[in-house]
Amino acid sequence: MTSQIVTRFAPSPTGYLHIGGARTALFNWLYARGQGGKFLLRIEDTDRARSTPEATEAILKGLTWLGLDWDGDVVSQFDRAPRHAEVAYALLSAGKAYKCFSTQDEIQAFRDAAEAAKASTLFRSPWRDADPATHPDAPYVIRIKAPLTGETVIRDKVQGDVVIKNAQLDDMVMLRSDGTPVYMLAVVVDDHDMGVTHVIRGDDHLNNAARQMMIYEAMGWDVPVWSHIPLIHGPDGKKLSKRHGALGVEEYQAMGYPAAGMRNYLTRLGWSHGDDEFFTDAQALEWFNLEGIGRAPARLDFKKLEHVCGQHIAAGENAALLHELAAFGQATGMPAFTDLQKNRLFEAMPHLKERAKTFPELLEKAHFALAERPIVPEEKAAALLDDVSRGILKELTPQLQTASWTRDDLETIANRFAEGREMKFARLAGPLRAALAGKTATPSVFDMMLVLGRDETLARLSDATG
RNA sequence: GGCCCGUUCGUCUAUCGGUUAGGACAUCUGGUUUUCAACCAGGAAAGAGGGGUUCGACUCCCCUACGGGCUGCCA
Repeated sequence: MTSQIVTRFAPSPTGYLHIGGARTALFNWLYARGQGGKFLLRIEDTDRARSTPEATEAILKGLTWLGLDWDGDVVSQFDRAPRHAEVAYALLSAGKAYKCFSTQDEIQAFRDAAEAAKASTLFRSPWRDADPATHPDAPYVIRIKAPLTGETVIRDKVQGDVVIKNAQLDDMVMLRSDGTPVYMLAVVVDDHDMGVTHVIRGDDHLNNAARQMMIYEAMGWDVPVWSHIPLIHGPDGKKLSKRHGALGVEEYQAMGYPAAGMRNYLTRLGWSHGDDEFFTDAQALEWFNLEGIGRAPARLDFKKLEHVCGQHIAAGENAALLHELAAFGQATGMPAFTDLQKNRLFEAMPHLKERAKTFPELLEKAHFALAERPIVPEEKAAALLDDVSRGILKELTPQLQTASWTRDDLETIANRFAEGREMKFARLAGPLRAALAGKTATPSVFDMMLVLGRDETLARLSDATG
């Protein structure tokens, strides 16, 4: 049987899920789901001092919002420490690792001296081939016996074959003197035990792959297929930092970008399928592959993100958009929609969704459907409701009272009214819009009237004209 | 310092030795318009620099520059 593809996302819970991590998770998810495989989640919480449950929570929430669901239970790396130690000792008894009694001070002194002498700072432990009989009764770390000669080839699907000379690999520590595993050991053991077949992660781990391969080889385990993807940079090309864009995904959620748009944008950032820019999840799943991943770091472009999001909102299904909008409102602390608001929103959605790129914009355009009488016009709208304009609306009102309230009829009435007074339709539409919505950016006045209904429309006009 | 990775319009990218180097966002011009958004037509805009290889290089090789990463008893 052909083995199933298994990918994983393995964040450290030391902070929020930032955009780069989100994209890494997305690529793993896309690849696994697209190939009918599994997408696992492991929290790398072995650094007890920096790991927090709040961060884990934030990461899980971020992934959930993005729609990236994982298979099985979330694995805690810390919980698996005994198994990691077991592997280290297995390697020790197999003669592929050794106890090193050099103290951190000694090593540091060596490195300082080496640096001063401009020599290699690679530490060569004197204990590598020491006779166990000479071992002192002191704390020790367990180091792997790295190959001294030859080279290690990282067969990377994104970076190609990367050759590292073994001479520059040191006998890395696997188990600390307090018996806890270091990251290099833990990832390898966990990835192996979890059956991970494809590792897709940031290219800051590219060099580490060579070190990790030493463990795979020593244990006789299959090496996963590597894909080291470039990191995302900020709009200025520098590394992401809190100053620009390295926000947690929950902040993107708070800014009102729809998750589908985020997925599309993030997928296209650093990956391509010809010239395709806008695609659905189904298409992304079908098209996503490792070959399409680029090797250069990409920058975040909020303008394009917005554009893509706008397309997703426009293409969204009305009920689903309403649902998402409600969730957005809830996440940002807005009061829940009333039934009346929901009904109006649903009716208005076809007209709203074509004019918004984000949920705040959608809400802004939807104000007419949300607001209660009397409508308080904002400044620019109020300016359109001067005496003359109010007079015009007053004259129009009776004709509306007898309208059949279809779009055609309303349009005919309005146009005839404007023609009769030799005014441009815009002269009428402005005040009408201001009276109905209290805003200057809204859907068509006719669509608003249809959503509001005759009674509400006339009531708002009456409010405005006094 | 050593080693590793990267470099096509402002941005994301296509190209996998032979193209007037294409698309998208942004930008500019014109049009449409009921505000906003959108839409239509058009414009400007790119192979970091230098050497090779080749009949022919954005594409392959080398050097330089610039950017990034690793070099921990961090992850």
